[in-house]
Amino acid sequence: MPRSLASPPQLRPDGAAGLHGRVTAWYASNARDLPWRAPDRTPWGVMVSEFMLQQTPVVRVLPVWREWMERWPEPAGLAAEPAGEALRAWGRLGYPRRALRLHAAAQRIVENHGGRVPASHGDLLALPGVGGYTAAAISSFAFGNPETVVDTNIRRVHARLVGGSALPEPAYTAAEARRAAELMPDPGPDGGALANAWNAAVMELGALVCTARAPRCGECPVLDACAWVAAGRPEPHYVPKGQAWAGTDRQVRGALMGVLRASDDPVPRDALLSVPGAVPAGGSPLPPGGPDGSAGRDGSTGPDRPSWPAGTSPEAAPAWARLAELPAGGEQRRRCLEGLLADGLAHEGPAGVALPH
DNA sequence: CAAGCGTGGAG
DNA sequence: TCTCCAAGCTT
Repeated sequence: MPRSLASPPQLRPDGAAGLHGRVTAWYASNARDLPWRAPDRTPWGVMVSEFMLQQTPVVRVLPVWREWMERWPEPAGLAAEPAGEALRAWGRLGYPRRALRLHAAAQRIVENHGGRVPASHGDLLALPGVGGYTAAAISSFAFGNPETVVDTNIRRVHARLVGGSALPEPAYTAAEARRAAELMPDPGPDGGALANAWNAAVMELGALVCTARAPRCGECPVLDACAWVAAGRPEPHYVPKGQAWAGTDRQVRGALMGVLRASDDPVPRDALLSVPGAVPAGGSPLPPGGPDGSAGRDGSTGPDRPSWPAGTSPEAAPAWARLAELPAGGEQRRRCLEGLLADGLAHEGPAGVALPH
């Protein structure tokens, strides 16, 4: 019975209604001018943005999103392409399986929804790569449905504003979901317009003001109502566990994918697995004259430069250099390559490994 | 359900 | 430099 969490006394006597107007008003004059929020936005554009924004900052998404919209203005356009094209166009946004899932979702939309992004939470949730947040976000932002949207920004704002904590719990709780639902404006005769605005506004507040690291409380429109500030800004009661990176499979997988993205032709498996485990200090990723065609997998062309397969383009050299800095010839390389193949992020044919068809 | 999955800008 | 972490999803 987390009654205290569901109905916080901090909200009395105004109730949440007092917050709705202030936060949405703040949003009206402080929101970033993002293309997927523009009046001419499309449901597909919103959907693409939501996929790209899963764990990736806005500034890095913007240019890629524009390319995607220009190339694939409708789901059908993407659905007609090989999955590898989606992966290549994904560039370095990270978590490339999102591109794979977005591609699969586009195909599903063509097959089951007449090429139109579905509007209902349930239909959206059934699409690959669409979870609770993304389904609610698309339904709300693209179609104006009064869904309760809860992302990491909104969770943090709620935790501080009405929960009095520095950070939300490590895992999303049912009590949080209940509280988020109760904080939603009542869908009135406006058809949920205020609810829709509230979703976007709280999210933006979390992204711009009520940030994780150094919140800019001086700019907060509801500072006087903040339970966390009222409590004297207590420290988090737990230590967020960091994400390891160096030496992880993710690093190796990323480097392997980088090489595949940069290669027009299939890459011999052997090259992927055994490119030198270290780029000698001071060594240039590419010899001054560019690749000379001297393929090698042990750096035998010289101690001061890495090796890559014959025919490697200059554009692909940086990707090979990143891979070359990682341990080679070991179990990890092989395991990671197998993982990419198993995940459908890569495909192996007679000529070698490439992005999937 | 905790763990795994990419990347690079900011503090 | 090094750590943190950003509009999550899947298994």
